[in-house]
Amino acid sequence: MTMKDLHPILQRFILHWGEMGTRWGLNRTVAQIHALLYLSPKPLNAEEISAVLGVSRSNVSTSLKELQTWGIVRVVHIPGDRRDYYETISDVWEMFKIILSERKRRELDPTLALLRSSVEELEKSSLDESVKERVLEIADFFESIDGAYQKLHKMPTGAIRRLVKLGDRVLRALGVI
Amino acid sequence: MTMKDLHPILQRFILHWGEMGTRWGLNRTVAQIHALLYLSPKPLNAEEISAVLGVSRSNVSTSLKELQTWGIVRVVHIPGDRRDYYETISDVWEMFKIILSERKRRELDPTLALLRSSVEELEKSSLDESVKERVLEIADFFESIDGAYQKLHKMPTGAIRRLVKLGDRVLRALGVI
DNA sequence: CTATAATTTCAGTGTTGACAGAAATTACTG
DNA sequence: CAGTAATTTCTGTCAACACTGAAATTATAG
Repeated sequence: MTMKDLHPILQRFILHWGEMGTRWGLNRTVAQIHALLYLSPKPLNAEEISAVLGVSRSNVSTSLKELQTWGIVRVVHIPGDRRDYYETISDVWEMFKIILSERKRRELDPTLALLRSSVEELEKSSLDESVKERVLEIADFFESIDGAYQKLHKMPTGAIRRLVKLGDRVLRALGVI
Repeated sequence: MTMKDLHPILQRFILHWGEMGTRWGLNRTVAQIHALLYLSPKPLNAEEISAVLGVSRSNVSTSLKELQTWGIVRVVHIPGDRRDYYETISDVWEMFKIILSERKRRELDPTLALLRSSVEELEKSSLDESVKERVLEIADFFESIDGAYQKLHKMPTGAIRRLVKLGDRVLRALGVI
């Protein structure tokens, strides 16, 4: 079983996902494996993944481990077969909620920490008022985004789906537009 | 003028920004220049930027061009000086709105295009119903995110700020939680 | 307990993207 | 229309990260 045996639509999807993966901060193979598992109607073992994607067995192993630490992929077992089989969680919204939290951890949290400590030191510093102002502004921005994320994170996926799909009418009623 | 002459708070900020830049999909120098300009009370010329950050003049030139194409940095002129001076836009929310649109263009739009064409081809394909289902689900997800982005993008920054800062009470009233 | 299948770790290799410095171009000034 | 300052483009080098294949480890079956 190799890539060529897959339906062209699936091929394109997997290749594209790998390509985009690099832009999303993951590596190509990790993203491709994820795409393959997402599209596969049944769990796959590492050997099969390696064969279909044409990447080394060891690379698959490392990538699967990464996907598992995120909680996006889990191991399942097939009776009478000692190999590990893998599948992704199926709810897309749940999946992206996990991805979002991973990205927040890597892309927001470190900056938030820095800004908080900067703001503390700011008072006892001799910096220009205008410069202090700018640091405070960006700190406030990050705090706001963090706050919005926290609220989002606490919601069940159903609520998130509804929020994301909120219509203009509601936004107007809220007075935000 | 070099990095050492800057207040430690500013040094840390610039270094950190550069480091995070790589995680945000930009390169370190681009992000550092942006941080420096954001913190600087007055516009800077390329030579000054090069000296402070300790990177080559050519690298500064390329990076500034990139920041300009995004519309985050603009050229200003100082009477009696033929050099170009650079400054960032000052409104943080406006700034991140621009950054968000850039990221959407690179990280969402290509996938959205792929999924739309996939969904079209899906009907005349012989794929398993379960597989079709999965493709449709992820396509719907990306369409929803795109829709939410469009609405956000049309709002003035003030409205975005209010939306991001929405309290739990409002969310509950909306029935999303 | 031994043999073998499955998985993981590791060291070397390849690939990609950032960067410096040089060369070229553009834009001023007298 | 020189001559020089400022900026940009280009090419080779370097560093960071992904990947392979081999070796080591772990798990299972007889």
